[in-house]
Amino acid sequence: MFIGELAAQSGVTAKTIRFWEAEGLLPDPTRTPSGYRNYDPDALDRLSFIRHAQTAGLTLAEIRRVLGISDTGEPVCGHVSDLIHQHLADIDERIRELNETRALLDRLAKRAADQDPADCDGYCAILQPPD
Amino acid sequence: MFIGELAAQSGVTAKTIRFWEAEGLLPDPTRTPSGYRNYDPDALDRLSFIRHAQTAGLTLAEIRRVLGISDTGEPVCGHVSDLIHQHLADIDERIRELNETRALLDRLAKRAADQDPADCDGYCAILQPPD
DNA sequence: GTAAACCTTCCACCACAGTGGAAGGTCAAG
DNA sequence: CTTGACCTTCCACTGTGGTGGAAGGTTTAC
Repeated sequence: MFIGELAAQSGVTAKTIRFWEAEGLLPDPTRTPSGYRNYDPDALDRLSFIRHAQTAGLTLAEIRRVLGISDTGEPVCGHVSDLIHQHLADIDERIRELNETRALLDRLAKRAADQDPADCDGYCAILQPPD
Repeated sequence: MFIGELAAQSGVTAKTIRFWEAEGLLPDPTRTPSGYRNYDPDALDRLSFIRHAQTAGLTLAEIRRVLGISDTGEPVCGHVSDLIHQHLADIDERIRELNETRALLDRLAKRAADQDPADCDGYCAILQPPD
């Protein structure tokens, strides 16, 4: 099948398929004599895998590594498991940071509620550093 | 004072000061006859305000708007307060999304723990969509 | 008088994951 | 035989907040 049909069946745009190929996530497909990319249905599985891996928070670089290993025939479960645990740690860290920022904003919001705009001269006092 | 001293006293690099100026967050400073930027100490307050606003999660575009209003002499507390509440809502949304992703990763990690690598042929089953 | 440290502008580049569009080739239907 | 849908490559651009470096001018200290 050509790239347009693959795009339609997979839900990934043709642009993105070419982009992933250029990024090394997809093998060079066979071509028709006129140069059209010609995929076999297995390509759908690979696109699906990439989308799921993205949903799990893996970057394209990580997915490229995993696929590179997978393509040698080596099992990648251990590697994937490591990446998942790494991403869990990253997410926990980001959640922690966001909660900190949230607490700061909450203090600022409370201060804003108490603020008389008449006192707001120079640079707005709401945003001055919390004591 | 010249840009290097302002950078040293504020903790904002000279590069960044020039960048903020180009982005319209800082007024064009006076210049020495040879073209050097010459700041007066008030500039420190403005840099400090920008840093605090960034910490509160405001983008440079938002800070530019706030400063633009502030520079007309109009009080900006109401505006700043609106932005803070908007950012609180954004952060809550991002935390919610991260928690969702975290739950997904957690399911994947549990599945990975149960997975026999011997069964890991084709595209790794860990990342297949949750049922 | 010269070397070091400072300043200037300008252009390019980083991550990240694509998207938009131009210029041109190919294929099937009518 | 032409029209329209599809395909190709290539280059630029998106947003965000800067950073790196080149080429050259200025100031200060010795």
